Amino acid sequence: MQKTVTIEVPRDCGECPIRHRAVCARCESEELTRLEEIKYYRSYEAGQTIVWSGDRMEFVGSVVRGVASLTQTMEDGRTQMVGLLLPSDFVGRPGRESAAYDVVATSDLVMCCFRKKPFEDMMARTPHIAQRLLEMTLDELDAAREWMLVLGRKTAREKIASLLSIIARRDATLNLAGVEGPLEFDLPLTREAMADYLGLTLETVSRQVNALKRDGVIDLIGKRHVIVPDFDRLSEEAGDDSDGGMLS
Amino acid sequence: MQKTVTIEVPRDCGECPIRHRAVCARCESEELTRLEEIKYYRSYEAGQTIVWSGDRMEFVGSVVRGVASLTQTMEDGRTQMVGLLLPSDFVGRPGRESAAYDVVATSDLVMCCFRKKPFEDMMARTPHIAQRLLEMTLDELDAAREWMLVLGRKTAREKIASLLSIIARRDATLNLAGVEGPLEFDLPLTREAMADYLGLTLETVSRQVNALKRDGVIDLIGKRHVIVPDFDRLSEEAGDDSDGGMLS
DNA sequence: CAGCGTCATTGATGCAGATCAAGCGCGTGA
DNA sequence: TCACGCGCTTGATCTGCATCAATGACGCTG
Repeated sequence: MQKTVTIEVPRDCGECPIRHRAVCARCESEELTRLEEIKYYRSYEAGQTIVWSGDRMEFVGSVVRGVASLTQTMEDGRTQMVGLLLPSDFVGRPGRESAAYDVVATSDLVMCCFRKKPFEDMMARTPHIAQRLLEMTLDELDAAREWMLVLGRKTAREKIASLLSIIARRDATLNLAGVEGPLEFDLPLTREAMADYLGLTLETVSRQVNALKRDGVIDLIGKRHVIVPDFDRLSEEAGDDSDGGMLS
Repeated sequence: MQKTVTIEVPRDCGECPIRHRAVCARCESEELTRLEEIKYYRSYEAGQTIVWSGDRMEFVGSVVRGVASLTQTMEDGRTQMVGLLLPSDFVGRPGRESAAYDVVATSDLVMCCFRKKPFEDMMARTPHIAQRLLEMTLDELDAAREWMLVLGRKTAREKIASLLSIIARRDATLNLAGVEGPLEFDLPLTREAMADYLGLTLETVSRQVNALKRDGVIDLIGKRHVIVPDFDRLSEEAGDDSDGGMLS
């Protein structure tokens, strides 16, 4: 059912995020080598479902290029995106049999994978990998909870601003640029995907995006390329604590 | 500012949930003993804030009796509860400096605590504790994401039913009773706390709770004691997959 | 370059839940 | 015993977003 292709990538490519985020900091080279041995790459087309909720998930990995999303769907078709996976984000649940939600390629996607069993074995042998994963999972938990505030209490306009702000921030850190001057990025999501993430309809998303443009909070080139002239202004619209300075 | 009292509890009381959930399964008695050494108890009154978002959090622990909640607040006062901590739930973030949200005692509360540093040391020495914590954190992440669906896509009535269903389920497993016949429990939350959890106003909560009562989905004794005559009916109202049987 | 599919915009209308405003029941303390 | 506060209910009204319905803009393919 599922069309996947293993593609060619240099073995020790600097891109592989697992290497950076999960093990690199404290790993002895011996362990790193073992990880390299069980590593492989997969690519997916936009729209493809990578894993269905409830299915056996036989690998863990992380996003190299593109965007994936975690979504939950009710019987009647209402869907809610519960996670947005950008490059360097980790996917999978060591110690779990099956996926708890659908994993969908939102754009064309390349993932760096490890078969689950060998990865778990390695975890058992290498305690600090479990600790690193715990930290990453705590980060995800924080993100999920921040998103609960967005979903539960923010207005449509604030929701849009929050989403743009998050993507802009992620993009800025990826580009290693100091956050100065206007920020630019391509929206990796359709209006519908944005709506699913924000608990809105696509019509409302469209209206509010254009309202933000009208009000000069953002500028749009085409439908997907966003320019943020003043990031603080955007944060303000998102209802975030802007809190420029620290206390005491 | 904070009024806390250390209370008397037998040292190796069977109640301590950390023992059950975090370590008991595979721990050698030696490690268990070390945990006992650094264990202590705290009690709080309903309404007390246990930790403020951003504060240093110098302990981890779990709920023994009562209910605590994790809440986030915007500058203008809008608040969203992002986690509900019932007895046996774990609080705290090993490896983290400060709390990411307010922790509030929603009812009178007893917690079993460990000072953070010794607990972390023990984690470092005892790999499977980190693995157990990872599992628990993944559970929390699943719960948070399920809640995102509730917040983003469910109607007020479905939200109420979802909350009741979760509490009923938790209560049932705590009482170790097979889930048969009518389920009964006390709501450990005010209408306002429910509203904060569900992203609603307290008026809407009140109306919908009474609507569920009118429709015979639940019965109320006083304002807090709930009787669920038919749990499947409640799940249906919550919009959950009821999916009585398994496939294949 | 016509025809189609996908993604996005825009307008008109309706409704679920917020907001505003009383009022009730019950425990508590003077 | 009364008054006060707190948690909750109930009603009237308002509004932000959903819903329904066209239409527009782009890219792809024949």
